[in-house]
Amino acid sequence: MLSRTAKYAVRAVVVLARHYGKRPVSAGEIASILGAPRNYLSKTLLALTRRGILTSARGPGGGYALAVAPHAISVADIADVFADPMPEAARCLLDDSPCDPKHPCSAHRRWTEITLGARASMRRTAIGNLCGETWTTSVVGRP
Amino acid sequence: MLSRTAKYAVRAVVVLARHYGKRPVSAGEIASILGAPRNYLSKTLLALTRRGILTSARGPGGGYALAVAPHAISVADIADVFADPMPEAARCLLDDSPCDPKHPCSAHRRWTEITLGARASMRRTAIGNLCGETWTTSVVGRP
DNA sequence: CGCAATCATCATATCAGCATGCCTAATTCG
DNA sequence: CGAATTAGGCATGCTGATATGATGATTGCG
Repeated sequence: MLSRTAKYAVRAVVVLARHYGKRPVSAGEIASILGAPRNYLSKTLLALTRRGILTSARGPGGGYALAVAPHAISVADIADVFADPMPEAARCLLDDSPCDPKHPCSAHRRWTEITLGARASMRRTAIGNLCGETWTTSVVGRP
Repeated sequence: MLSRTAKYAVRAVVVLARHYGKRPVSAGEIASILGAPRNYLSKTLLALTRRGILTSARGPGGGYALAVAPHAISVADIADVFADPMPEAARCLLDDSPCDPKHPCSAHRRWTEITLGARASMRRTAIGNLCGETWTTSVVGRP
């Protein structure tokens, strides 16, 4: 469903979402929280930064932080960063080459329903919905 | 979504569905139709046979055939053969270890909705729906 | 300034899935 | 029976994802 790298990325963003508004969190801290290899995580954090999902700050007290609010980042946004350049939906189930829209393979309709359905679910799911806080409404008041 | 091996398996089963009721199809024929490596495909066909999805016959004129009708085999049935022993649904998004049902991780509900949704779609999709024939109703009459 | 913290980058090792080839056993046709 | 045909299984190399380690570049702070 998601590559291991993409999972690390989602988990890292969730950690940063929980620190949203506070000081940046260093790669080392995130790695130790997640139990993930530090330098490997560094690469994924770099990719997320380049995509504009995170911001980075060097030097003492530096680290990573969300570039936007937790509810404005979807799981699909993160998955896209580590996805194949050729989208899975284009490749069809019965043929590796992309289906010609005029003459799609006999599995095309069903298969795109499945893959695009999962993709749509990930697009509807925001990081704010995953971190156990009510980011979607108000940060302070929870009855 | 599906491993390459699982895709080969689905394609092979679709080929066999199109020959359903006729003579068995040899591994070599299937491999040449699919453009897949013969010996590698052989392993997947063997696995499908052991799982009871296919039947095999040796000797001249032998080969593989569906053990049941095309509409009785789902894509999920085939995917299961090559899936991890530990189901993807059990592992959660935020933690590799399975979530305790009493205290699931904060992403548990959303994530299981996504993964189980995709899985359910594959379970609802029969091979007969993928091979461009109207197996679901009648074999002979198509207006 | 000079040092320490931290991001950013490169180079390499490890591992699983994928692919290929060859060998053996079983089965069927002539 | 013997040759042809195919299933079943083993050994090996390839490739990309994953993981590890070392090094340079940038920034804040005393």
